This record gives sequence, C-alpha cells and structure tokens, in this order.
Amino acid sequence: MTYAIAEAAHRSGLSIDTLRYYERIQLIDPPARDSGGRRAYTDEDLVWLVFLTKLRTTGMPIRMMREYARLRHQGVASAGRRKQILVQQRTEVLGRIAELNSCLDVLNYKIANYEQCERDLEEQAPGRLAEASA
Amino acid sequence: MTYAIAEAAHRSGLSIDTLRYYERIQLIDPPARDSGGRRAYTDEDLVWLVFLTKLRTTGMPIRMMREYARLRHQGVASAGRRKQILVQQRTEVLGRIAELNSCLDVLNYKIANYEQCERDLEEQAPGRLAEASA
DNA sequence: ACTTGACCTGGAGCGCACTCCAGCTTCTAC
DNA sequence: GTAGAAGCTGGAGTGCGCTCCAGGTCAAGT
Repeated sequence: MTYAIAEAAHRSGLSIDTLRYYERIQLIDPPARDSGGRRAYTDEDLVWLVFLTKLRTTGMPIRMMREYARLRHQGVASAGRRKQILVQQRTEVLGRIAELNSCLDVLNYKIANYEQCERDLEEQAPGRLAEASA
Repeated sequence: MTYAIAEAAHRSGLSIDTLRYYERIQLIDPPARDSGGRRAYTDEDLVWLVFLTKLRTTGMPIRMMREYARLRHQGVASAGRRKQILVQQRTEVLGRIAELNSCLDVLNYKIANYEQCERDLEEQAPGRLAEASA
C-alpha cells in the first residue's frame, strides 16, 4: 500500500510543501515514485514521518532531527548516539513542562485576581481594581 | 531605585537589544531617562518585564502580548478582555503540556527500546536490534 | 482531443523574534 | 583632558521553518 503526497500529508498532519521540504533537507528519504514520477509513500515512510512530527512537537530543532535521520542510516552502530539524542530531548521536554507549569501558576494567579476584581465590582467594593490592572 | 539597561537586562533575563526592541514595538512603555538620556528602569518596569517573559515562555505571540499591553493602558474597562486573553493562554498552555506529555511517552518508549537493545547486546542475543534501529 | 486536477521542480518569499551594526554621545576614572 | 566603557539611534541582517509561485508534466474522465 502506498500513498500519494496529498494522502501522506493528510495522514502525517504535515502540508504537501512541508513533505517535499523535509525530503529536500534530508529529514526523510526520497520516497519511491510511481510510473508517472509521482511520490509514493509507504506505511514505513508514514511511521517515520509521524515520529518526526513528535520530535518536532517536542521542539527539537530540525538540525538535530537531521542528525538523527542520518544516524539511522548507519544502522546499529549509531544506536548509542541516537539514544543519547532522545534522552537529551526527554530532559528538554521535562524542563519545558516544568517551565510551562510555572507559567501556569502565574496565569492562574493573575486570572484569580481578575475574578476577585469582578466579584468586588458586583459588590460595589472595588478595592482590588488597582491590583488587577497592574 | 532605577536600573540601567544592562542591569534591567540582567534582571529580566532579556538582552539589551531585546529590551530596546520591546520598547520599539510597544510591548513596554518607554522608561524614564536619566540626565544623560539613558534609560532608567523602575522596579515597576521590571515587574512588567518579568511578567512579559512569562507570557513569552508560554509561547504567546508578541502580537497578543502587544494587545495585552495596549489594554493595560485602558484601565479597568479592559479587564474583561485581558482576563479573556489570559484564560485563553492558560488553555493553550494546558494543551501544550498535554501534547508534550504525549511526546514524552513516545520518547520513553523509544528509549526503553534502545535500552532493551543494549541489554540484548550484552547477552549476545541481539533480537531487538532491527526494532531499535527503526 | 481536450480539459481538469494532482503532482513535479527550482527557487523566491515570508513571518517571527530577535540580533547586530555604524556612527554618535555621555559618563567615569585616571 | 583623555581613554574606555556604556548607552544611544535608525536601520539592516539573521536563523528558523516553512510556504508560495511559475511553469511544466502526467493521467483520467468526457
């Protein structure tokens, strides 16, 4: 089973242009072509694409994804380095989540402040207005 | 107490250039100037800067931070809209955290796979090599 | 035969968020 | 009074990750 580029785009969540772009920068191997010279993506291609989108979602720069892709071609010998990249990325993700949680605290604090302000307004006791507008 | 731009940069974690840039695009109000025409940031300026960095960290686009900054000048009347922006951003952050957690699962799965591969190698039973190199 | 639509290529363009630069002024320390 | 550090301005440049475009090919339907 193979997929035309539009279908591969649909299934991977990437755009057609992005698929071609990823190929150009060697994030993905050039897929097979059909008789008319059109790209024909395999399920295997799709699995790799989906994994790439996961790495992208973690914020991994394309440069590093390229390295990972390159290492993959070197087979088992590069497994150590590949694992290292993933472990490093996991650390980044954990850090990022922690960072976001900390920002979430700030947002929640501010929002609570606005809500208190709203309640005060209803009670005609606008004591927190200055605070909320800061 | 006021701070020269270098000190403000240090305390906010932004670069000097970024501080001037934020001023130019009206994310921050032009700070007071000292007798020599140099920027003199107040503690209040710093508080706002730090809050801005929090919003940036959540991934809020500068365009929206600008809107928030603009609304601030309109005082209490804009509190509802400001709260709305923060609530929306909180939703985004929660979504982003969920997304990152899902990617984390993938990373953990892959890493576990590599580790299993390493153990297999030690035991001279390399059955998972193909899987890990995928 | 011909239109239509999906796909092809190489290359240019874009939006974002900075970051850097040249050339100038101003304060501080010696 | 002079050197050096820090700051100023307006504007250009950068890196990233796409995204769009012109001009062409190919295959299927009518």
